[in-house]
Amino acid sequence: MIKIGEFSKLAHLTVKALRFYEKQGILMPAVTDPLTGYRFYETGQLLNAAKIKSFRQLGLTIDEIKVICSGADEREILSAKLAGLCRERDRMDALISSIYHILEDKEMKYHVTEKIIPETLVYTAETVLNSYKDIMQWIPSVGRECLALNPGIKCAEPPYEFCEYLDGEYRETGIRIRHNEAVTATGKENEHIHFCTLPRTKVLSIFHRGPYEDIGQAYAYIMNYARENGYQIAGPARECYIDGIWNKEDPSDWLTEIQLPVTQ
Amino acid sequence: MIKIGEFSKLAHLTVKALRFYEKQGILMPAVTDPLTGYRFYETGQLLNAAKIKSFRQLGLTIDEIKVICSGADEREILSAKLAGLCRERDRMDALISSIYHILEDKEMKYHVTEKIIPETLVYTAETVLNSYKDIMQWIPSVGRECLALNPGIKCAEPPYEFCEYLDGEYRETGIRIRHNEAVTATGKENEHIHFCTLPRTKVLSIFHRGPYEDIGQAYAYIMNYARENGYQIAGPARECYIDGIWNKEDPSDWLTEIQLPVTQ
DNA sequence: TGTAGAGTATCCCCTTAGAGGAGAGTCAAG
DNA sequence: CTTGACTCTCCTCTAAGGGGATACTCTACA
Repeated sequence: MIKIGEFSKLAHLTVKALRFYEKQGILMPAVTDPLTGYRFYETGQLLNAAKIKSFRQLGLTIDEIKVICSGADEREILSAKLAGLCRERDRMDALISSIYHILEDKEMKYHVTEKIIPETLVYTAETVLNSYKDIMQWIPSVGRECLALNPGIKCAEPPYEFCEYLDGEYRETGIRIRHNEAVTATGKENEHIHFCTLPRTKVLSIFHRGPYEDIGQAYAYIMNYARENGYQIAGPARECYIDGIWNKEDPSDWLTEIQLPVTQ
Repeated sequence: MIKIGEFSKLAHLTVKALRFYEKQGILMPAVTDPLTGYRFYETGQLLNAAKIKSFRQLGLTIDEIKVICSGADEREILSAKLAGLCRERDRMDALISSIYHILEDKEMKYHVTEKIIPETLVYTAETVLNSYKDIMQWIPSVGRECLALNPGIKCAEPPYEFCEYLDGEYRETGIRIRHNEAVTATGKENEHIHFCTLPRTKVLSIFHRGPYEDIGQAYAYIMNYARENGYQIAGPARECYIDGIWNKEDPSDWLTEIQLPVTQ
């Protein structure tokens, strides 16, 4: 019969841990003196202590060890733990890749985040424009047309509105563009305007602040980021207009979010 | 000026998180109504919110983000984080390897733990024995000799005593063996008995319960475990006698720990 | 037999990054 | 004016013990 301090040295577990394991019911002292509360252990319990210690070092939680102690199949728990650890490791690899990529970049001007965009009902319209400058005239005209077609239609709150460039490459003219705006209910369609439900999507997001002429850097950055960190691009980027000429005079205050749909 | 709920939707951060970030001083509302306590944000703050969100997704802690917000070198923090994550990943790989190895084993009778044995002062003696059965006579005789040479010498508390088999391979006779016992102070030496300080060592430990004739299984297990999980063996195994004929009659109650010094 | 020092007991607070909920106040629409 | 949606603050909870305060117990020594 040995006291807790000596047992802690033999088992290489702290006294705190031993008391905690007793409270959790996974390692009870052989005897507890009812008068003094002193705990007494036997050398044979070192076997059990080592088992618990080994499970802890393998990353099992106390609850998992409890389950094992209560007679469950160790193999099953360990298999589950193994699968969990593999997922953790993969996630960690992804983080390492991301940080590594960021450190390669000189300026660290952009900050990529992952977001989940839930399923969204939108009205949508496509056109071909001769110049980027025409976009900011075209978008309101689409909105007016939709409103004329569907008086009383309501946009989602907060607004979610974006354009997609449908050409495979950059071009100065003949730009194929699609506009989407989230609404609360579907409505009538015409040859321009259609309603559809965008599925839930994972996107990479970055914000661009400043005039539109600089936005190419942001596109380059996020495309490169996705490529180098193992994302599969799952659709055209969404350009979301947050602040612009309609509410900020100074172009250097304009704010645009680029969302790049990805899988994985 | 937008209220917290709407800002939370735009930034894809929960209201709880936004309030928490304010308390931590890393994302303050543009305005707080002194009467109602309502927080108001501006769209421009989405940029900062995205920065924080991206850092969180990279695994930075709030404290690290605080440091960055207070003007420290991002690059330095990220480099440190990267190094930390790489260490984490390596540790995780080791865990995965260990669990994988354990699952290969049918019985799961043994549980390996890592331990750090601190620097230890011991007296030590070597001999060659004709049979394993002679060990339990020889050890006490060494103890008596040391005590005769150094009356009043004290063993460490709790006791730490072990044998090392110095032959490269298993043999039935002519067994070269060394015995070590931890003591509190150094003393006189003779041709058999020497004092030395064992350096701090990391060991793999397993317990063997039962008679000594079965202990070979335990050796086989721990050697195999070390080999398959990337440990470098750093010396002969230490066989520590915990329970044996001196305090337990039934050989199936005998308890022996095997400690295998390893690096890394 | 008294005492000092070491060991042990219980109890409380602390750690992360928010989540969940209670109870009360605020805002906007009908 | 009411009602429902939003927001506020404050409290507790998480995993696995660590650190510390205070009180009790044990052992050795004078």
